[in-house]
Amino acid sequence: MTSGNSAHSDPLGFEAHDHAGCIDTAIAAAEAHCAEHGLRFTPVRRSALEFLLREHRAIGAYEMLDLLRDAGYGSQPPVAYRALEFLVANGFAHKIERLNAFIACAHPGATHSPAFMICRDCQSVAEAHSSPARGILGDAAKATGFQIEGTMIEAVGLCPTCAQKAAS
Amino acid sequence: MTSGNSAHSDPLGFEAHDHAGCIDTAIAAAEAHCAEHGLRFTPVRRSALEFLLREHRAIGAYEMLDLLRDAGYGSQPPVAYRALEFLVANGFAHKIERLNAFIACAHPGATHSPAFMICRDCQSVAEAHSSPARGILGDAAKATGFQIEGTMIEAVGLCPTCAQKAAS
DNA sequence: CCTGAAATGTTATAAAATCACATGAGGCCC
DNA sequence: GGGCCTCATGTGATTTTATAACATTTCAGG
Repeated sequence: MTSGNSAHSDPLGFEAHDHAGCIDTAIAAAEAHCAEHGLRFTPVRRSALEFLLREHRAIGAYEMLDLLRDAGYGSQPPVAYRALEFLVANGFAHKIERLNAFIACAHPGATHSPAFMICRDCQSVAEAHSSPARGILGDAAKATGFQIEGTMIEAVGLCPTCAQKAAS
Repeated sequence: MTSGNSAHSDPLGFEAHDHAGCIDTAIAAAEAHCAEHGLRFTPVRRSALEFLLREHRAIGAYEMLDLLRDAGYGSQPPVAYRALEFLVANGFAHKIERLNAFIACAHPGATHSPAFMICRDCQSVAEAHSSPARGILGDAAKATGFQIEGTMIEAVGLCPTCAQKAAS
């Protein structure tokens, strides 16, 4: 399902972007963050983040496992899940619940209440900034006494490319 | 995981509510909606919705399968998944991606861009109305040309009850 | 060095979801 | 009512996603 969709030539975030520089930048940012917070940015973790950045799309845990295994790391599921868990926990990546997949954070450093737009046709994912997000539920939360720790927002629909395809 | 959490005595939506009436009302509303739209509100589907309403909490597909089997329906996963798929497709229930579980819609009839608050401790779920939800991503969507068809919002945190427990 | 905490590797298994195919029930036109 | 088509159901098998449990290694700090 999330899976084998490799007939997917146009990864995108729906907009142009500097793909060459962004990987190095993101890795450097992650490295700095880890150094600063006493976290261990180990080889598997770094590799996992590199793969996410390079693919620039949502990757399933088992797809990541394949990549990591081919790169010489362990070959069992926990290898991938642990690396991804670390990346997510520290804001370097996000889990797209809808796809059971993971994607590199597009706004490293920014405070997170990430929002995603997911194409139901080609599965591409774009990340949008969204602080007002909290506001929406904030009122409801305040009213009921619920303490929000994190909010996930996922919109499903058609990306520009697929919308055009569908129209024709 | 989502699983066997039956040590869960306080289902709630974080607030008082008329549990006796709401089930019948919701079932009747679903029935009416189906009649109006030429949908078949078959026994399994009705039973599934009744179980969701009665439990008044998020139920995993396999837990639902147990309930349906005990009620005399088929015993294989598709039985539960198909009934739940129907309920979700028609707005009678929602899927909580974070929990891989399903919950009856708390605002039947209302146009949906549902938002949920999920307690990380007791897994209880409350549904909040939220139309402005669309607005947040609406801007980003317009900017990139993404056509939003549906948005889901899930906040994780502590419900009032668990927050109090944690404080002590 | 030694030591304790965190990270890794691996085996095994659990949980969630879908595929494929046969059968059955309803709506509908004539 | 009979025929026909569509949708719904039942079931077996399998795939995909995720954790549990435990031995081993790595590494920072005393």
